[in-house]
Amino acid sequence: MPNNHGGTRHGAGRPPGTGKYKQPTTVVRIPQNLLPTVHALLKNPSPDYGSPTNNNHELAINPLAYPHGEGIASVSSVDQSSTHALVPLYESRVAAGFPSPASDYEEGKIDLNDMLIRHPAATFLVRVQGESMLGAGIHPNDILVVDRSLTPNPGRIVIAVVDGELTVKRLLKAHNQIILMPENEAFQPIHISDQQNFMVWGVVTNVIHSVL
Amino acid sequence: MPNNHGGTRHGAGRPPGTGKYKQPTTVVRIPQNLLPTVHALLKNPSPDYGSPTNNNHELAINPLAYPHGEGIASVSSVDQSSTHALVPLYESRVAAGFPSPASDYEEGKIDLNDMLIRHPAATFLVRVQGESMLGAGIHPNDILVVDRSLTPNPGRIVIAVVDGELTVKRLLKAHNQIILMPENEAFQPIHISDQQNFMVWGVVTNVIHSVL
DNA sequence: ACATTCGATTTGTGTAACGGTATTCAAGAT
DNA sequence: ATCTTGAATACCGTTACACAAATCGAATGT
Repeated sequence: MPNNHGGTRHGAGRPPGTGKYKQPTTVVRIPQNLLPTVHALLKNPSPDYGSPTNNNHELAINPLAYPHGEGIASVSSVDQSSTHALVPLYESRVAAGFPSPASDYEEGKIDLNDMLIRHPAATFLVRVQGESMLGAGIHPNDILVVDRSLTPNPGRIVIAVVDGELTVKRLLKAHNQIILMPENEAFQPIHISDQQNFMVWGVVTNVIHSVL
Repeated sequence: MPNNHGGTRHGAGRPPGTGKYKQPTTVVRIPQNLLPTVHALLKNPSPDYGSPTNNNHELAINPLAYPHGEGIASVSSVDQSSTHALVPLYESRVAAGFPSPASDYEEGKIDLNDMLIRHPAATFLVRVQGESMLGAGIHPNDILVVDRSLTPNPGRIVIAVVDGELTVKRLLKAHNQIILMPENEAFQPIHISDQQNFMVWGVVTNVIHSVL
């Protein structure tokens, strides 16, 4: 029912830049095959891969309530919730010539999550700091894919907890003694004594090294 | 000037699927900051479409119609269709204590696909064979994440096509000459001459090394 | 007989515009 | 002081438009 409310108000109206994207937008025509990609981009318009912004004293929450020791910068678990387009694998054939029709493309499409993660609930990502494992090709800032459901056999690279601290080393056993072996001569092997609290937290399965 | 030409012709008209993208398209509103990316995607067609014309320096329609050269075992593109559990990232902080309720886990969960793939339609996986890039930490059977939408700046590790063969090397330029540099003394640098067909197929962004 | 022209038709692309929603303002009402 | 509400402005997702591209074949030209 009309009343005496309303009337012109100077300055009323939606201020610019208060929309969903907080910036101007443009309409673009997108082919169907790129729609998933574009929608993924729209969901995360400024992709920030890896850890979220971390303030000085901000405590991120994590499955892992241990202080980090040698080699460990951070631990994360994996998110495989996003969905994207499939693209094919083309297996190696020298002088292969042109491949078969599109059906061949269906074969061998690889999901990095599927490739690298066997047990999602048990898999975590650990960011490397320090150079204790350079000899194993593990550099500072690399990401380690760690599977906690695997048996930590000797010879494996593991994330271990020693006296409450995390470390990444190769697990060795000699004369019934556990040794956490670095692969950099600048670091000392850690001989685990009976008085120490020790556990293997997980087994490293893959190393992801950025070359950009 | 009107004449007697014309008249209804059965079957006349543009056939469906003969447009620029050869598939249905949809209009999407894009924020300004994503426009360059989206336009790059539109310029870099996915394997399922693109220029059928194939001349000396242009990539064939499928991601890889080339025999594999030095260092390349296979090429695949990425499947991000699967969905999995989210798990959080924990940035390094000593004496963290036990984490908060599960809702806090939402923050910082990492999707490996999202971490490693900025442009899904432009990203492929290449399996390494040979040891030409050992010095860069790239071992046989490693998986390379290759982004074709990135500018192949000198210094980058790239997948290149040389005379119809793929190879992985570091891209260098000296005195206006392109050099594909291996990082293993057992291999020779490839100096690209004017007579050779050469293109950079993509830029390596990450190396995935299995340690199992 | 063969080649070219051109009106009619159908589909595709890039952009304009629409409809509904979100946000803001401040006079009026409580 | 706080809430209501009409007017105003911007934003988003989608539809519509204008023009381009591709096709057909009867009419026309050579």
